[in-house]
Amino acid sequence: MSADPKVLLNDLLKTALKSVAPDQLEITILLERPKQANHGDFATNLALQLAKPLKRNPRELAALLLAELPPSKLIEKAEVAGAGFINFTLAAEAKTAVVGEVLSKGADFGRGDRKNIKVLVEFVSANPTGPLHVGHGRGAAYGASLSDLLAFAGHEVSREYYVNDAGRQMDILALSTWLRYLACFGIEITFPPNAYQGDYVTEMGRDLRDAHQDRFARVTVEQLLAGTPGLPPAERKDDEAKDMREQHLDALIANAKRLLGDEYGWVHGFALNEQLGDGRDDLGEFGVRFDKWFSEQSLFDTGLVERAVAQLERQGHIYVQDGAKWFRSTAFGDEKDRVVQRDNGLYTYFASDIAYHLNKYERGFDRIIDVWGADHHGYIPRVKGAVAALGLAPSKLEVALVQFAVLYRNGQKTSMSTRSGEFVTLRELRKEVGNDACRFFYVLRKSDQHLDFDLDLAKSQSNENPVYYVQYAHARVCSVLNQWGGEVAELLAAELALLNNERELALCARLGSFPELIQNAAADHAPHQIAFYLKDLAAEFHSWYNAERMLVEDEALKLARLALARAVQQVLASGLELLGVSAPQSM
RNA sequence: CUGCCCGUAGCUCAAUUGGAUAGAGCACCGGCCUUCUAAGCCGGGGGUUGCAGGUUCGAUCCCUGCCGGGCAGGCCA
Repeated sequence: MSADPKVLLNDLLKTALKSVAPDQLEITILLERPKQANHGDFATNLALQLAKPLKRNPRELAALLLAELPPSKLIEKAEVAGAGFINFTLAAEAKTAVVGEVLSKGADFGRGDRKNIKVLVEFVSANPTGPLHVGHGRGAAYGASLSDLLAFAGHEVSREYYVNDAGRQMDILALSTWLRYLACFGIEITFPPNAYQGDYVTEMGRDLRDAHQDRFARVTVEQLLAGTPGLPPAERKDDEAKDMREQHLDALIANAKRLLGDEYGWVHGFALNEQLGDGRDDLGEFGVRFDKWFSEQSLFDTGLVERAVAQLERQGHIYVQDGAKWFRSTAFGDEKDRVVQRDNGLYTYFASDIAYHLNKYERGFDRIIDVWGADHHGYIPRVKGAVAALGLAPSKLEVALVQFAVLYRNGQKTSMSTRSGEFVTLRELRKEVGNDACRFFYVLRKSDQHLDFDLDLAKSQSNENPVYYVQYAHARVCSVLNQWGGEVAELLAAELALLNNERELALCARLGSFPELIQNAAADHAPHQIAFYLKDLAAEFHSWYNAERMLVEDEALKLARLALARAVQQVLASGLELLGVSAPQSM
């Protein structure tokens, strides 16, 4: 007989089903935990589901099922209720058994069986062109928790960051850095308004000078500006002026490449490594780690981009128009066809992304999860289309969209543009509200919901942040166990039957649902469910803590209650771990 | 104009994937510290789930049409 009451009930119902409706055995028996206490510990709508195919009254069917249900000592009561639900009330020993299970399994309680499923989770993947901002922070917190959650649920998980080290944005960063560097030597032109403005670029310019002195400074202002169209007046916002600024920037980049020659790679690499290292440190402090940093440039270096496009071409999914190569994504449900290779011969970002996904599939993952900002939603059909066109299974690819986090300061939105230099960085946010509160706050709502991050509130009311509520429950258990001073192993022998009041049984039921929570949250890609579970568990613990004493005279009762407290502590710690939040011993 | 996402208590959000009387936290009101941590507990008010239809035993959830908000619609990434 299984220790899990859910498995037991499922078996019993199946037996009853065999005699009541022998031809309906394929039906999945749904067992849920009712919201209302007077509906028992578990409920099933099996009779309601059977009503239609059997064309019979659901309440009658429920009564029949009950009559055929094999007896069990672990069921105290089973009754028909409402429209035809069957409600089960478990015997006390069936409810409290979970405490022993938690104590014996420890940190493994709730861990799913190994499923032999390889999952790749790619997240953050921000351009390494500046500090991570609060929007990236949300993707980082979500992706990290999702990864840990999937792993805990029994999947084999790889965490990956896609480094966009090959595109124009990186060239702009390299140019921006170089211009700041040159300014250190008095070689100064008007800094382009569409280059990277942030102070970190000025700092990189200085660092580059400190590391290499005047090695990259043998140019004149005239050489820099040669052949550039010049900048329109700052007040002009029209499209033509914008175009001119972009052309000016591209001309400057071209000049930089020509003037620096092979040295350009040094400057480019310097800026890339500075920003990548900064992001890695930032995320590391945030408790977010990756198994692999995947370079976009490597896709070109290994010829995979070419191979991917060639394969599409061979299978007739590519045509040439206006000198460019187009992927016929409309054949796969996209709104319009997309360019993969420009008329100037350069591949688009989309082309390297196709190659990247081909690579992901070739590495043999069973499931591939891309965590993207919600502004990329229009991008999904073309990527899935490309995957299908390559003969790969689009169903293996899932895209989790994370809505932006909008930061409020003094009741007003703050800009998060990297270009403007006015963004609030993830690092600043972490410093202000702390890593724990940050991680918890980020996953406290569904990922597809907008997140209003009120900085003033987070600062001024940080003591009321829900994360402390959960951590406090953990610290309280630690404190009680310390005062008791006994060996935790002793608690395995506790007489759990002594846990019999309403609050204690409610806590047991909550603990018992932890494994289901893990499976559901993992299947839904919804780490926020863990945060809500922890809040509920903490609330029930605090309530119990205030109503009953644990360190009582009666030795047996004391051990039983401490065993329950210890089990709560374990599950709180396991849940917090999944969210990347610390479980403090004292507060 | 077209496509995707979202509309739930004054505010920020949940709701066991279609279940029974829609729940928490802030905020507001009233109680509880000589006893294991008051970053806590107990009690109270607060809702036509944007609007109108449809599907069925049953809808916050699924379908259609409106209303309102966000985001996309580059040979940018």
